[in-house]
Amino acid sequence: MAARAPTPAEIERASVLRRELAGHDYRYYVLDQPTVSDAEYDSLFRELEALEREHPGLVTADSPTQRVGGHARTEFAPVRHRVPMLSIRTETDTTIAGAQAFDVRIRRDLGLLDGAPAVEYIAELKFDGLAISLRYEAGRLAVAATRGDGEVGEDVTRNVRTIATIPHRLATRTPPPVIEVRGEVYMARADFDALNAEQDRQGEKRFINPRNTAAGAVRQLDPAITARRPLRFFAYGLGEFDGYTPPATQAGLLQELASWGIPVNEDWRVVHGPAALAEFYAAIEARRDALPFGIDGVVYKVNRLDLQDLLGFVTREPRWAVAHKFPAEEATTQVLAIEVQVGRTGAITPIARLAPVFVGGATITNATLHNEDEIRRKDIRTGDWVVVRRAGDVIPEVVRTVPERRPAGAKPFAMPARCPECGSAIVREEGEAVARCSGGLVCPAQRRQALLHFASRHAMDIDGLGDRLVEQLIAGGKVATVADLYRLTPEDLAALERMGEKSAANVVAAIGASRNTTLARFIFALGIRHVGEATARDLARHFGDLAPLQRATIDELLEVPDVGPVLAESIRDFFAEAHNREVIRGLLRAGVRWTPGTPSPRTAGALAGQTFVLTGTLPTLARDAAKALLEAAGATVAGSVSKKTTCVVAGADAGSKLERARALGIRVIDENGLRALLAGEGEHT
DNA sequence: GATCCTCGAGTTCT
DNA sequence: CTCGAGGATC
Repeated sequence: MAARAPTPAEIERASVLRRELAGHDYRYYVLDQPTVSDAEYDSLFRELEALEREHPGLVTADSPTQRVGGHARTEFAPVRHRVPMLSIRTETDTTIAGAQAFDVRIRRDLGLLDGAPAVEYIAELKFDGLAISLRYEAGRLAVAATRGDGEVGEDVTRNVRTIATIPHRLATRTPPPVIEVRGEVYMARADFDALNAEQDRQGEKRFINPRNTAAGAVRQLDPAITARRPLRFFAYGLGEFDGYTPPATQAGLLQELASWGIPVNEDWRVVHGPAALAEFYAAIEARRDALPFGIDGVVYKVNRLDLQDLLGFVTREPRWAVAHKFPAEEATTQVLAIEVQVGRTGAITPIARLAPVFVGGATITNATLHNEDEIRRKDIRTGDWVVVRRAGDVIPEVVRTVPERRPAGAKPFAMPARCPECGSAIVREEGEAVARCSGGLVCPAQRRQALLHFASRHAMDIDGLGDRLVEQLIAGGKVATVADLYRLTPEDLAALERMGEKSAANVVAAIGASRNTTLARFIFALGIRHVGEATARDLARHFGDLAPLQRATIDELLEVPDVGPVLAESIRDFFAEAHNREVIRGLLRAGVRWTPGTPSPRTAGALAGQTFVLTGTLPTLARDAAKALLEAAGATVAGSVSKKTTCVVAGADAGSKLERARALGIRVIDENGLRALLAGEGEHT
């Protein structure tokens, strides 16, 4: 980017464009009543894209420009959720103490004193399926949508209509004009087993697990296939509604939904206090395997809806609910070998190759062992039988070994002395946990990773330059440094395996397009040790252009916020290296460029030296936009309130930060106050 | 000097 | 997601 910070007008414009486009999306996709022509829509979209390209800091996760790619892959129409489909925060403690922790937070947030009566909660099951929103208009099922990213999901109405237990009409004489019912589509165990038995009979492949099968069935392009999958549904909440007054409690809501003919699981209970929640958790866990469907835990909610509103949200998670999961499923398997991988920085990571084992809904064959100390701590050896699970139900993890089953003569793991890729010495610095290959860019593994990093999405964003291609380019001697990329011709690429003329041309075009970049991306792409995305942005903003950064002394680097002695030295050493300077020259000669900006050390600007904290939701300014505005004025935006905070900007649903600010006597303003402040300060400068 | 928080880096499977 | 390291804070 332009290290030039966006002007307040640009920030404002981006925010307006996002809201407008989101509105058009909704009218087009959900209401089917677009109010602008396609051409008008396109022009707004392109304007936002251009602004975001110039100032990547303006890009928000929910920007309409970010949807493409994430959602365009399928053939389902996007559906914008008027009320976002949020996820529930997961309690990390999988013992019954997790219930206690939730209660403590709720009582604190509600400001209840020690002697106050127990809070009324509802405890429900957490179904292992696929979240769906069912929109009923005048009592008829109008739209069914997946969660997607929470803001925009996919229109799967035709498929969902084939699910027998979901009513097409609500069983009430007086249905609300609009009501969205949210719940989970799942497949019962018995139905899943029967389906697989049928697959066997037909000589077809078996399905892996009920959850993925349900998710896959809902997203079939042909509803006839969905209809043949035995799907079911349980409701647990509401999205948008209009012309409807919900009951006073979640329990009342579940009863009302059930009375309308919507399936609601009956294993919920209204309880008081944390001990009863823990009791529910233990009781359900004991019955878990006997339930006719899969669950991965239970959910606790504050029962009264008015208290839910009072508690509000932290970022995108409701503060009045928590998912309390059961401990992850574990399985036992054998370590076939312990190998090592070489990362971009030369970090040597030991990996356990495992006999394939099915656990937590997937077959695990590899698991990272992190580093030497970790292996020693757990005493894992080749040939050992180990207990594995998927941490957070995703990343495979070796929990412990089964010592009784250790084969005779199993030897402890020894870190190899030489890098398996380049033969250079492997060294481990005093006090560091990781061992590193000392080969630097001599090491083909490090060169590959450096190239992949350079091309990655948040760096130069070169589409199509994946690991297969990079490997071939390096092995074939076509590319030694990142600067060589810009010399590649379509013919060079078309000569490689699995590379047609068309894709070769695409990759060359993508490389060419990456020439126009931003300073922050460029700095990040260089792959300086300890300099990630955030630090690269700080450096770009502080120095404005590459030249001053390249000649910066340690002392000058230390002036950059969040840069300490270690980073300063790493950055200076990088630019002192002749080879690195040569690569940078090569990149500049190849035409890589960006718009230089004005150096803006934090010491400049009207609000310089002041620390702001944002809390709650502002009426019209997105959080990132407010942050960008403040930073453009020279202020620091911090995440939490402390004595050093100058001022807190509070919006709707502000929480503990606001309380703390009041306790410390710190000035609190709202969005209007912020605008006045920025406008007022602007005149002085 | 201890502690909290953020950032960086590495990783799995579908 | 998770760990470790570095920076900032108390």
